[in-house]
Amino acid sequence: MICRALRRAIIEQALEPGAKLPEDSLGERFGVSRTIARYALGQLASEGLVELRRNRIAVVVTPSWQDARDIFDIRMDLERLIVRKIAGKLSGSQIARLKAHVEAEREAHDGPNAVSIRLATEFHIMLASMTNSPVLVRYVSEIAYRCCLTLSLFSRPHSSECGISEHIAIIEALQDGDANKAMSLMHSHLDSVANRALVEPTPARGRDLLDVLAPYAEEAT
Amino acid sequence: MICRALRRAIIEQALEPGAKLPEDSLGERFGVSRTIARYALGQLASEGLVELRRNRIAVVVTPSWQDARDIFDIRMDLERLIVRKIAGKLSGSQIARLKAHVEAEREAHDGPNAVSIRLATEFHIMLASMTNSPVLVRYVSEIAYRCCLTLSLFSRPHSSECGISEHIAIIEALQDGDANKAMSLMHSHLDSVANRALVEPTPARGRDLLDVLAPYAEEAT
DNA sequence: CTCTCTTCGATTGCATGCACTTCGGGCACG
DNA sequence: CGTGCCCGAAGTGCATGCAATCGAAGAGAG
Repeated sequence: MICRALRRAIIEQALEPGAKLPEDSLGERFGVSRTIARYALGQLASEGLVELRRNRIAVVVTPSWQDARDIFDIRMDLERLIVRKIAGKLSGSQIARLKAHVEAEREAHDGPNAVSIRLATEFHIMLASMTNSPVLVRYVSEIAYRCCLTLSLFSRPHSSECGISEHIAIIEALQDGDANKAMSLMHSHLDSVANRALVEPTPARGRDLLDVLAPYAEEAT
Repeated sequence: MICRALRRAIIEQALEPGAKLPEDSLGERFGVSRTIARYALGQLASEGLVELRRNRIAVVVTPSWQDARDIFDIRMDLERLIVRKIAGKLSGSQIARLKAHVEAEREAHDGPNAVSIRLATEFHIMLASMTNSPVLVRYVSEIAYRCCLTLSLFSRPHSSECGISEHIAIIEALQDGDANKAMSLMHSHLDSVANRALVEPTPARGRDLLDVLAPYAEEAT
């Protein structure tokens, strides 16, 4: 499925924010017609990963700092809801799957940064899927993916060590059924990620002219 | 835009859950080609309002009772987040717009039930839009629209009087900047709507064979 | 040398065509 | 009367064609 492939390419930064996505190039690359490529772009657009401008080439979105704050805010809330829902209700095999995933994260720790970010993200999606709430899964996936984009835009190289140990702590709290502890752990986990990432409203010097002028352009619409 | 028109038709129950939506009929009705109709169906599907089955006619979704609970749960959380964000931060004109909307709700109170449900829903979306968070707006819109569907499926004729007074109380709490009070008001407001609506997991006798067997059918996929 | 205008290639928006799949009615048969 | 089968009609999945639109390069003027 071309949609999934594209999504992953965006998440892993193979396609950087701002990258152009012409329909026929995509179609040719994936061996399908423009129709399919166009449909995939529509999907990705509705997930907030690509920007569709009328009569112009679609591009990978470039999240603004403001967007990033918004998204992290909502993410906090949703993920707290998730841990509250599943604390103490996970089966043994579910716990095992979570632990296995964290193990994979540890193994990928020395690999490429984009992969470790993707794995960390997938941990959260895995938690969401254990609520058996399709809507929750969709929203958290979407938001988490967009956080990926943001992280790789604003943050310095991701030091994922602490993230991994925090994931383990969360699993333990969930296993013990301590919802409050799990919620506060999740909260501080996301908070630390956000604070590490969203250090400044963009350095503002040395950036692309386009980026610098973006806020002014908005106002002149 | 055909997408908006369709959405509204679904919300207002002009198209009941389960109604078939063939691409060419839609296209013909709206004076566009299948391509456009198909695109609209895709959008609506990604919003969870229509169900797209491969090689088969698209239909308006029929939310299950379990779905309904899920959605209400998430809605509670999101709307609490919203009132927390905007409590005490609304401008005079924003307050005025909210009050005007409630007034419109009151006027429509004697009209068709579907319209008053739609207006009540739009009140919540209006609140969301005042957070200036596009993601929040999208999610709450989506969830609220799906709640519309659910309400008209499960609830007996909506007695909207109490809903209106609760909306007013929420506006006042927001105006006073009392975030906690607004959050608890919103919570109990949604809770009462949910409890009034989601009375039973479906009466289970006298229902359509189809509905009764739905849970079993899921499992057999 | 720089700025502006114009023109042409590149790309999207949308409609249509064709092959494949599903649905539903009629018919034979138990 | 109920059951299974078959075939035409209807509908979707996808590719392609054509017109409209955008943007970048090149020509021309200052």
